[in-house]
Amino acid sequence: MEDDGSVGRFLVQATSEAGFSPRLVADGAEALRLAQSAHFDLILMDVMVPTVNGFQICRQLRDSKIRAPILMLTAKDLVEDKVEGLDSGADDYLVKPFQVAELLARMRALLRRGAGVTTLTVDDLELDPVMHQVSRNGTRLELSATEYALLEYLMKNAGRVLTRSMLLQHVWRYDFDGSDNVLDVYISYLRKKIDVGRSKSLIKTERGVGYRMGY
Amino acid sequence: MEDDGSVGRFLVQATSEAGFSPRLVADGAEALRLAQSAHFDLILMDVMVPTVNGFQICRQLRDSKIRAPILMLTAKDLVEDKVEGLDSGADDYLVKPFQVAELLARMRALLRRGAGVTTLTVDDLELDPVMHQVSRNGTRLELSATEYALLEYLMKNAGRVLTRSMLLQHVWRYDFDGSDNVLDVYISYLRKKIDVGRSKSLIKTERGVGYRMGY
DNA sequence: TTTGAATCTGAGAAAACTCACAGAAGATTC
DNA sequence: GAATCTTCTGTGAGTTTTCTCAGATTCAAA
Repeated sequence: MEDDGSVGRFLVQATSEAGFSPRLVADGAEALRLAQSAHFDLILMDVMVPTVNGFQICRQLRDSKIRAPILMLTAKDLVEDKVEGLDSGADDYLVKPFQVAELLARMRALLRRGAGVTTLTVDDLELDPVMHQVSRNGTRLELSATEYALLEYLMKNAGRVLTRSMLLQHVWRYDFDGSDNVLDVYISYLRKKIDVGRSKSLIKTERGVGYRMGY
Repeated sequence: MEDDGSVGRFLVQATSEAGFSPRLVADGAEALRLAQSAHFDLILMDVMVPTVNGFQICRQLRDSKIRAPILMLTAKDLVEDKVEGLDSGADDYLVKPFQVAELLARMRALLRRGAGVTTLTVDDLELDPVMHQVSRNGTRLELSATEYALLEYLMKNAGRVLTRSMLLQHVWRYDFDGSDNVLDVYISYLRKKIDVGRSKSLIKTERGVGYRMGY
């Protein structure tokens, strides 16, 4: 684990209390040395580390065959940063300031899965499976459990047509009997929540087939 | 797809509901014949098929250059069977009894994996089975569900003549009675949409036989 | 060239599909 | 135990899709 000054010490305390055994290092060079000398389950790294660029350290870690999931912390919320972060080998990305609870949840998710980007994005809609939260342009949307499950499935398959029976089976585990309009109702609920002020719905109807998210 | 009796019919129903268009055949010989006469995305095969050994049929399919992923179903859980199954050219292996959800997941995984070429192209016409989209020179065409199903089948078998009964069975699942005009109507619908500004239709009529896409 | 069968296509009826709304039933919270 | 939220069902309107029918056209064989 590496970070600067007070934030670093704060994180050491927070993660310790959550049951982790963190090691704090001062800069990228030290991080590399430590990571090569011992196994770590997870690497938490601030992009704004002293001396070197965080993305470079990330690449160097990957180049030296260190496969532990890397969670990047950054103050920036720029798309290009996100892209560069992920391209350089990071597994997830967290923008400061953040809630400790979210940090811990993401750490656990990374440890559980080993890897993978945690948030799904379509247009200005963002879904965070770990936190079970959906936001549009930063403002949170309140969804019920079923609405959330449906949206998550749609977003995981953004651009792809999901048939009515696929959706029913996945979200409701139904014996599909073809006369069910629960799905229609929930699509309508979702649209009411995610499409306010949009000219076209993010959820497109493919008549006779099913629905498609985006595109 | 091939299997015996009730299990076969059950699988036909389950996969239909999940959005597939299954064809059930009685034995290995019929499977071979059908697979050679038209393209299939995936072959589901019970090792315990009538008459011949399932592994043999698998080899014959591969020998006759059929590359569709093969998913083998078997009652046995023996390692040597698994090895023989995979050696004979199967791509995956599922032991009975199994959950339908798992079967569908494995089918989707095989389709995803084998999807080296995701889009079908004939002339300037492009069809993307995953996205369920058809475009001509980049502009999208709006097709109804039946129109799409028909076009997809034609494009998957581009250059091959598809008989009227094959088309009717695949798209409509009809008891073909020889007097049916629905096919003609839909061919006409398709031509209207995909042939605008073309001197010759992409869909050729093979009088007395059926239709052929391109070439 | 004629003839009969096959194919094409326009029109319209029937069926299917989607959506919106209202409200019942069930779960949860206070 | 009342109020609220969530889930699901039922209904009907509006629209699209599907299919049938019938007449026109094309094709190939005689």
